[in-house]
Amino acid sequence: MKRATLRDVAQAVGVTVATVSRALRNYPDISPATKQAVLAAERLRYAPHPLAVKLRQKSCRVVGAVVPQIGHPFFAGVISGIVDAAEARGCHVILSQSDESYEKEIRVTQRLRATGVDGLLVCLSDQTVDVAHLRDLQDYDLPVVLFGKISPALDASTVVTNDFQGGYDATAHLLAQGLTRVAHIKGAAHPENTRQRYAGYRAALAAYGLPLRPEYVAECQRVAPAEGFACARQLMALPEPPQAIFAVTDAVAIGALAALGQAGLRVPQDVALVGFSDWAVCELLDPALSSVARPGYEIGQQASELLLREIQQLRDGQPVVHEHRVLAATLRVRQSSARATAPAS
Amino acid sequence: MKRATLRDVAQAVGVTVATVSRALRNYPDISPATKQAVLAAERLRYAPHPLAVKLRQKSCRVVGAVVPQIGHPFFAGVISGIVDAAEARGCHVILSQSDESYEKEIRVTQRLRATGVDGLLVCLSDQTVDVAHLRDLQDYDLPVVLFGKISPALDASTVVTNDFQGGYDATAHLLAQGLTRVAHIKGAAHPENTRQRYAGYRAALAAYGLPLRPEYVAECQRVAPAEGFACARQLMALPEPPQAIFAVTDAVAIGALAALGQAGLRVPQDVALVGFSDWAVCELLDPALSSVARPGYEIGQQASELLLREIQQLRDGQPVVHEHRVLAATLRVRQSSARATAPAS
DNA sequence: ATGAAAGCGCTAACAA
DNA sequence: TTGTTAGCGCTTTCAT
Repeated sequence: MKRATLRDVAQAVGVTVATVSRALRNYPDISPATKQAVLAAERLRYAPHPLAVKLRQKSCRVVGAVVPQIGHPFFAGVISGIVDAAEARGCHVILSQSDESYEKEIRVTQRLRATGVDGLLVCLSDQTVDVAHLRDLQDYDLPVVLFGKISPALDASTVVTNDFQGGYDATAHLLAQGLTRVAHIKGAAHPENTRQRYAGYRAALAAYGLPLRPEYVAECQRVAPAEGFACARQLMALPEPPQAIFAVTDAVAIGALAALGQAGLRVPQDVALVGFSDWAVCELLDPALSSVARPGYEIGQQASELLLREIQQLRDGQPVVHEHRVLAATLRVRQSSARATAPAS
Repeated sequence: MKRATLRDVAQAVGVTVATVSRALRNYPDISPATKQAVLAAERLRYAPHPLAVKLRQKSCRVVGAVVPQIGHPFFAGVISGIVDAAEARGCHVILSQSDESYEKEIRVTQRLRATGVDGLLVCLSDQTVDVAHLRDLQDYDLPVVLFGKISPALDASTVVTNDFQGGYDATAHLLAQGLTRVAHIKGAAHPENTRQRYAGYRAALAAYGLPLRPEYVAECQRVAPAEGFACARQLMALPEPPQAIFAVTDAVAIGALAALGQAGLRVPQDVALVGFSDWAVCELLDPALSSVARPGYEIGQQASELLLREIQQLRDGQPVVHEHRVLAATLRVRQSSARATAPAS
């Protein structure tokens, strides 16, 4: 069925398009009579043409969002937050993924600009170092907000998890139970967040007056169960094995859990265990896995809000203020790290 | 920095906008000289205004996608497929979620129409029965493609998983190992897909010449681990307990796994177990859980392709052909259902 | 090979 | 209170 335009309605009512437009947008100076007439005609088959309106207003009320992987559970949560916050303010979200590829990140950001968005939300790919492609967007007067994985090289608002505090809390929780031999399975050096978790681990040890024992720090390159398995086995083979393990990731913790089980060690009685990310499976495992939850949904929400605020500021000709938010990670204590009795050191 | 328009370039080069437009779009009749001049000026600061182009072409190369929950792992996979397929054909995807609410589904579909999309991909909410809101979209010449949860009440293309075949394969796999006492933990009656899995179970029994034993069919209302736990316990308390269980969902299977473990039963030696959905955790569990994988990514891809094809057909004035695709589910056999030896019945 | 002009559908300043 | 007019930035006949 063919859609009606303003002109169709105008002809039907016997006025000009301007009048119809005004009637529809509730302008003050409009006679009740014509308003009635317009409304009557309008209900039949009229809807404003979105593109025409947007061209006129020079704003499309759409933002672009780029994540490394849409399917990753963390990003799925972030996207949910982005969409909810954007829709709450009358905007829509176009979604793209970079597949953790620098080249694709460049491609999709360019294409988002070309398709017409009012701003972009970007989580940098692991490969990304140079951010010239994002600076290019800013040159086009498109605000960019970074979240998750960010870069100090870009002058933009950012929203991230407090991985340091998460690592600190996880470790301190173990130490607070009187355990002194607490090990850490850390991730590779590169992604900043795993480094922060390790830093939090060290800070907690220091806060409890304990030295960092290098043999208690195992490292895995890929944060996968197989590597967690190997690291845990290695740790438990030490002459003085740890009483607890803080793993950089749930995947790693799950691998460690398997290794401990195979070694005939009980969790948490023999070894307490804490993971990171709080995957949905944590509470389904046996024993349920303690973990540090990353506020994915909130990160998405706040990034969305910051971006929309900047877009508004740009439209209003106000100065655009950047903001850097660091959201708390939340330790969720479950069976795997909750000892019935806190043994003496 | 202010963006350049066609007119800016035209003035700089000393020609009209029409010429610039033609030069940029590689029209045949254009002198090499002016083309050079235009290209030189263009590289400085010109990018076509997306909204102006779209208004002119009367097509925005954007589709809307509505899922019940963005954060759900199955939909995250679907979305990934939708986005990849759309981008492969030069389109973008605006994402929305209905939160499994009929009212919100109506709201977001209306808003997607109002914001301007060329078509919609929709997975109906569990609450949705009436599809007038989608028919309304079709009345606006917007093609709609349904995926995942569909409705026969709407005349539209559909893409779904073959849950029946998945249920059949899971059950047959257990029966093929010589087990005869195979139980099923089914879901509530409403969602069509859980009913199909149950139907597949019954068909497999029949194919192996076995009767349906009602006491071997347990039912849970919500597909959650706690209910799986209870159902498994109930099944194993039978005078003649089953040798295998096919659970309607991984969550249910995980609960069952816990129940079997607590009862001191070994999996798969005492009881074999198969779930459905193939969550990422399946291979992390101990024993690794066999499960039937739903082709989420492919569903998204194909739905996207069908929609874009219909949009194209509509533009070309060709008749729009609807298509109904049923994608195979894939049984992934892991430890939990792989007996070393197939015992006699 | 290029220019002039119409128009996509809408909004808004200015007139009347 | 309503009509007139002038765009938004682009594409595409139709002339030249």
